[in-house]
Amino acid sequence: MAGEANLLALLDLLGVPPQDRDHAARQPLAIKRVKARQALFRWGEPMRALAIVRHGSFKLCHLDELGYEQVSGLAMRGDVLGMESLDLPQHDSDVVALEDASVFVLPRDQVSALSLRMPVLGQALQQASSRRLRQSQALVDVLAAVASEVRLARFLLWHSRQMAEDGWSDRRLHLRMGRRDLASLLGVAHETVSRSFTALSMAGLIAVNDRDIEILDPTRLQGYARSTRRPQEDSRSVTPLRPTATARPPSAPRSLFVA
Amino acid sequence: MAGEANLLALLDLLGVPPQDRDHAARQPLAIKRVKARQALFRWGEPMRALAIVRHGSFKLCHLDELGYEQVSGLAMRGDVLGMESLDLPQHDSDVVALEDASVFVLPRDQVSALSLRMPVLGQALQQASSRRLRQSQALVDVLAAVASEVRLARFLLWHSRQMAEDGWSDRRLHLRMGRRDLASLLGVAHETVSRSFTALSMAGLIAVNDRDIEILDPTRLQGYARSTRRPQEDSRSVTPLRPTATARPPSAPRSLFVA
DNA sequence: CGCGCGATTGAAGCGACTCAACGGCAGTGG
DNA sequence: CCACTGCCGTTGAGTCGCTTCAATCGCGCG
Repeated sequence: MAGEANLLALLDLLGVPPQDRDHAARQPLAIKRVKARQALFRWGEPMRALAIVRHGSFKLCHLDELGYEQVSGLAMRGDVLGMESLDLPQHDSDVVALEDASVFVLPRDQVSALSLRMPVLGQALQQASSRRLRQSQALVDVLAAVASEVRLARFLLWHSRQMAEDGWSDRRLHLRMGRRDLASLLGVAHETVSRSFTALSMAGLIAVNDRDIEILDPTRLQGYARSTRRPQEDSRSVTPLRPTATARPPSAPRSLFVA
Repeated sequence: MAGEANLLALLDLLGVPPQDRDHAARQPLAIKRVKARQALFRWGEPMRALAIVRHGSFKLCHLDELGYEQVSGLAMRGDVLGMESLDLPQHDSDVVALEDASVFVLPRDQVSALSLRMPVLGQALQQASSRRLRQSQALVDVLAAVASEVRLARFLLWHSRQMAEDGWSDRRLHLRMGRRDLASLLGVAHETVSRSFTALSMAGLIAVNDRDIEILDPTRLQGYARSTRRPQEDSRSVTPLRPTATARPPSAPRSLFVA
């Protein structure tokens, strides 16, 4: 359930250069493991600590009182969790693991003391906070797109960039969430997500195999994502999509991992 | 164009209790004034300083390269601007004044030094950062609503709470933005915003007079905002809206400031 | 006054939601 | 081993809401 490490490992995760590290970094630090579908934080729970994702991924969501949950964000390796509740007595949102995961635990009452003793930590946290803020605003951009296919395209590109920042391929993506969660995040019906996947796939922009996505044509996908609304199927215009009847898809939805 | 004050005034704005203030708070501090529709920050511009809103309000937006702007947030008194770019060389978004406004200017290279000399400042900034993060996630919730009228209802309630936090009335709102900006923020066409206003108004939930909004029935408006989709016009259910033909609206859209 | 801009309203087309059925896959128990 | 049962993802059909294009009105400003 729990493990132990020291601040050094955390600073490493947050990308603090080795030379900036204090000797104080030997300070012990708790590690918490969370199994898939388990909650790390729950809404209303007393806010006791920050958590920094070590491996695995999480979804942030708000419970639409009694019933549906609204996914409002994702968190991956290096992301800070609980930051949005740092100045509150209780957690403001649910944080649920999408897969088996582990986090560093930073008790809130130690945050300011540690930051004072070790300025680089405070700066790293501030940096992480900035990243989350940008991520959240990027999500607003995704959601603001009117057409569902454009939303999906923007999401995929955003996710692709996220992966690229962590040194992964920006072409092959593995979604950690099901269609329902994704639909909640994108603000559409889950059937619509499905249809949008096949539409982008039919257009040859991506290849889809369940939760494995490959971006086949980044350039056109970007052009497509830019459009405020669904692009016209004007053949001379950029980004032809939505074939009138016949286009260039290979007769069936492109799939990964098939001959 | 510019003015001068000291850190004391800033700490005051950020809600730091007087007893916690350092004598160092006499540190001089620049004030910048921005006229309506002017940009405080621009995308790509070198990131030089944070700004804290003293009075007036701002919109955050991203330029949908060449052409449309996507409004992705609002900022009011006490909000920190530029936080999302704190760890970047350049600004990540545009920040435009919705009305004549002024801000405290906190050069980025002084942020860490000042925070170190005066821990309460650092904490206050962290707190402000948390607030922005919550605000941004709340906006995601607003945008995730499927029906446009529900989006508008959620936005109005959210805005109402924001105003209440600042000690203003939570019933009478003055929107600082036009229908177009609001439409961009809500992710719908501006005509739809207009129609949603009249719909909520016809239902007796709010009264509308251009940018002045009065919330007439907070309880029913909240119930309405909760619904994932447009509530059924089921008369025994909560939140009757969308009159089949005849309902209870006073024959014309309710307006403020009329006999 | 005329001009432009913002807000509202109307009409028409299409896109997303809903309801529904189907196939695949995992876990379970006979 | 194999039916049985859910759950997930996909696809189809129909309704309704949102977008689009358009006209109108009111208002501030040169």
